[in-house]
Amino acid sequence: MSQGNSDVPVPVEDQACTVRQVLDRVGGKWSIGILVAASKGPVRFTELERSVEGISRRMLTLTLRQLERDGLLVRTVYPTVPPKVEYRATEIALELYDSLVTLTTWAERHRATIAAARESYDREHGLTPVS
Amino acid sequence: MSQGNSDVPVPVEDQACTVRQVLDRVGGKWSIGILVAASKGPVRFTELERSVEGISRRMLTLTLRQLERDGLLVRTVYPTVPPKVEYRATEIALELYDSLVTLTTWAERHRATIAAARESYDREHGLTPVS
DNA sequence: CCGAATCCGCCGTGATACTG
DNA sequence: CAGTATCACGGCGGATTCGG
Repeated sequence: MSQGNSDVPVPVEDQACTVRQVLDRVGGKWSIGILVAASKGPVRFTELERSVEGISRRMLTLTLRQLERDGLLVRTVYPTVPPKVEYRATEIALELYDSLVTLTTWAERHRATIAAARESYDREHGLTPVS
Repeated sequence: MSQGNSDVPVPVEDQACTVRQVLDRVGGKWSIGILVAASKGPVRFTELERSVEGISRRMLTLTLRQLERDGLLVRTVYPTVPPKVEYRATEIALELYDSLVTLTTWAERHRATIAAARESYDREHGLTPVS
């Protein structure tokens, strides 16, 4: 009722923008890692802190909030004595993760190619050595 | 010949990292737009400047260099009187764009859902109104 | 026409410490 | 256990200007 614009598909020229929307959403440094961890079932805050290696408490909280806001994660609080909070991936998050696999596949396929391209490029334009 | 490590697939636990590699590569604010424009055939610098709306010369050059370095774009210089440079998407870039369509589809499907989730979230945690 | 160089503001990110 | 608050830093990205 509130929105009825789901029938105005974006023209091809603006697909880039649409992709950017997604990238802006999951493009955070930690979003993917959290999504992956949460996709395997409900997970607690501290578990994530350990699971997603290298993340700080601050960024964990921030990313969690963002993902929750976008409806990619569900936050469940158990008002027990030691507070317990569980995060669970939603349906669309699982679908997203599924989509991400396509990108992973691409990266896998061309990993070596890209690495070679970089080396090649760096050799040529490799910053006139010394000076 | 120089590389033979394409047979060391990344374990599932590190897929997130792999995805991040891709995201870091095409996650730039303008990469997608440029890639989209270049996918339709060779394009000149000035054309891109107009085509990719809102981009500055600096970022166009920077992004172009990065994409060229990763072997996603090919730069061709025509030493004519008014310098002419053309950029062309490579095979893997086209494949990547193809992969990106998957994400686009996801975004399209859940655009409304996510928007609703945000509104809902903002209403609840929407900063205790007034006070 | 194509691009490099410089200056600068913004914000994502990390470290640390405090609360319920 | 599960956050929140504050400070500081680094790099991305924009505007502008100069060079080939």
